[in-house]
Amino acid sequence: MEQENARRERLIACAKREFLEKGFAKASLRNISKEAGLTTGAVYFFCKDKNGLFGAVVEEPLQRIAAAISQHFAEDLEEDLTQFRHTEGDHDAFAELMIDLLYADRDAMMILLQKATGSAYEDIVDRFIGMVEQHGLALANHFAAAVPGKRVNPYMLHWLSHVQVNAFVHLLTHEPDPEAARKAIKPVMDVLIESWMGHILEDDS
Amino acid sequence: MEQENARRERLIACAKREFLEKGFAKASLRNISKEAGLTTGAVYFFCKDKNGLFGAVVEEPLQRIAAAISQHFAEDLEEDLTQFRHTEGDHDAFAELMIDLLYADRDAMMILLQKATGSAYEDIVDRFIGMVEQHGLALANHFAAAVPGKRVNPYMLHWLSHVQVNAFVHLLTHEPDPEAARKAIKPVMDVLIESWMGHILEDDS
Amino acid sequence: MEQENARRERLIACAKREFLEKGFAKASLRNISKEAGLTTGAVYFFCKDKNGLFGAVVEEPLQRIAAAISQHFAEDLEEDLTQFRHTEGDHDAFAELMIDLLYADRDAMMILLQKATGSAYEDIVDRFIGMVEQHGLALANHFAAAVPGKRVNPYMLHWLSHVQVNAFVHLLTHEPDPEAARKAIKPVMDVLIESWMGHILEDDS
Amino acid sequence: MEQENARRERLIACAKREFLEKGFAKASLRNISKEAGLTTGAVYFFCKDKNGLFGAVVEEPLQRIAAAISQHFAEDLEEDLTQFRHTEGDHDAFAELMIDLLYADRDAMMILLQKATGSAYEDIVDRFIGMVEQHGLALANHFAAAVPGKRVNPYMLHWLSHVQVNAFVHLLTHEPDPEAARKAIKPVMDVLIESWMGHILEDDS
DNA sequence: TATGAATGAGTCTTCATTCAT
DNA sequence: TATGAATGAAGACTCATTCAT
Repeated sequence: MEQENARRERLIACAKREFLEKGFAKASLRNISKEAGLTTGAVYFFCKDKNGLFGAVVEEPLQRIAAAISQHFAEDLEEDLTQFRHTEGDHDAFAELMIDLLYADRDAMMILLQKATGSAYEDIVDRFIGMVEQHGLALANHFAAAVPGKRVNPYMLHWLSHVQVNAFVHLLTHEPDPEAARKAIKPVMDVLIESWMGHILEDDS
Repeated sequence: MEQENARRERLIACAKREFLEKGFAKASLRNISKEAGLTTGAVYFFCKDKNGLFGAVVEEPLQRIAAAISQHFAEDLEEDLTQFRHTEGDHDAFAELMIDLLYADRDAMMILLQKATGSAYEDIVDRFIGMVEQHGLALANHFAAAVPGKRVNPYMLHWLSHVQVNAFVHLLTHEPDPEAARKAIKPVMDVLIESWMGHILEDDS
Repeated sequence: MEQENARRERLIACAKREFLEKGFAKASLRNISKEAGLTTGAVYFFCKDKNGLFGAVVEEPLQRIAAAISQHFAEDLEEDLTQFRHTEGDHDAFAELMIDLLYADRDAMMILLQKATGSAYEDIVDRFIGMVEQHGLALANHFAAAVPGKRVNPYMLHWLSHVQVNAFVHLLTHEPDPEAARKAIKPVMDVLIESWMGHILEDDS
Repeated sequence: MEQENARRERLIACAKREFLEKGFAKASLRNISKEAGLTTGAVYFFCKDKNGLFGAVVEEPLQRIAAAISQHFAEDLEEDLTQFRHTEGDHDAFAELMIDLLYADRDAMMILLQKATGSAYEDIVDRFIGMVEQHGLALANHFAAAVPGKRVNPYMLHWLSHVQVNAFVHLLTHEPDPEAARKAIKPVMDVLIESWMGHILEDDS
């Protein structure tokens, strides 16, 4: 007799492998269940459907990281708007937290961020970018108010938000070792901050 | 009787629409041929197969842009290694050239860069990044040789190449108007150059 | 701890809803048990199988109505064959009895008469028609014996039996209110009797 | 080499057999194509989908009969409203026309009228009833206007329309021989007309 | 008494591709 | 030069049913 849930976990583990290898759209439920030693129907006992199976792989790590981001943005905004000064350390600490969360289940994260095309999560990166952009806009407006003759450059806000989010995706994808990732992220953060401080505003036409 | 090639061109035009809308993987040859008023078999007469049809849509613009990049890199390297001085104008001129080429057939370019998953071109962006990285490495080595106590940071080289290429993809995708694109690219280039100059090297061990 | 039978009754109530909505064939045991807060297996504990569950919903009202019909036919035949005279009131009283029985559990009746396709009861309407036809034949033979130059028209017997039974099915389906049904059935009965009396016999060829 | 269209026709013939035997919902495309010596995919070359295949079986006979009904109703209304007199012969002629059309492709008709549950045609009988009811209402209103103290009984209109349509369905189903059907329909029509004339009106409140 | 995990055969449908004509 | 008929394998998904516990 098997351990409780052993089969379910085997199924999800196999799903993870298949999604990682082929992406959501090309992954085959037939394959996944066969690998797990189950029938196709079993998938539908454990999950609602293909999307549900995908969710079973990525939902939990996603929740953790989304919560961390929300919280950080809330705190960051409060601090920043009152003191208008964030220390470098803040960003580094946040970056390390992100890396911890991303690498806690690296496969799931890579699936979520890179292999979700066709699934209900296919726009997850854009949603993150949206969050970053919204937060960045608040910051940038505050910033602009203090610098006469300047205003927010909306395209740069857009693009830099995009670059920020993808900086983490790129790191996750290209650096398997979390230690190395923690090292590599530092100069990346420097670039991100410098670029933002230096170019988020443009001359008032 | 129809013009020679008239059918072929209609087929390719319809393929472009379908690929743009659904991406390579989800595009249906049935749909495409029906739209073009032809039969499925016709695709296999005019092109080799689905990938061949995709190629017929993107190959020519791709060649033009690849050639431009190669040439630019060749010239840039020569200049740079001899004079160690590139004027700002150089980069802006190149960026404008890129934009002209990208927007000359924007749909095809978007297909190539964003809708190629599943096709023989699915790693085209990575191939561009590879070219940029290789060129960047030559430059960076030269640079490092002139700055004692510093060496090339390989991860930054990687990532910055990635960011450079994707800066153009992002612009192409988010800015439909080529005039606006030409304006928007300037501060982007500034960020790219500053970041590269400021962070491509790291402290020697 | 639940009341004995409480679960069983909840299960049957949910089955009734599902059968009414989707019919036997398209009803899903999964749905039904989920609605009832039970597992699929429970169905097989309480009932034999899908057909058994269907039976649990319809069997009792069916028995009541079948018994009433049998009894009525037995009495009717006896009276008729001896007296050759039934008063109009007889038919009306029977029709009202039918309506009472049909509307006593209207949902179950509608399921039985209209949603049984695929189940063991799918020919229930035909079985009723058979009973009516058999009874009608006895009556008609008796009638024919008294009218020289005439004989029973078998097709009319067939069809009128069909119409009689379906008159009740139609009423049940189209008139939710039992009071209104009791009113509406009167002219229907008149048509039925007139048609039968006027056309059940044909000229002896 | 096969005759042109031979395969298509074989497919449709097999579909007809399967639909007649099992009804739309339970018919299996696998079975049908296997019987026809084709693959499942072939169905989708010839037709859009399962409903399309069903349509290929029933659409043409349906069109013919629907057209005949429309035309008859148009003519009948015109005559009737001006002369208020339809001769018996009219109805018999129409009934015979109906029988000719119904028996011209009896299997297709039976499928359409009795085996369409689950298909796009599942309410075809109700649509016919609706047409008859609408036409009957015009007639009955005209009738009521000429008879003081009477008004149309809407439930009887409803039910008699239902009976009229199903009289043909019943005949089609129970009488395989068209000659016999032509004979059997006469007293049925008499019943229908008598019942309508005698009971379509009720006492004014 | 009732569960819940699992089956396995089935459903319709889609698709790129082929090839005789 | 181009067609159009047909393939065959795969796709996701549903379902009534079973059985050890």
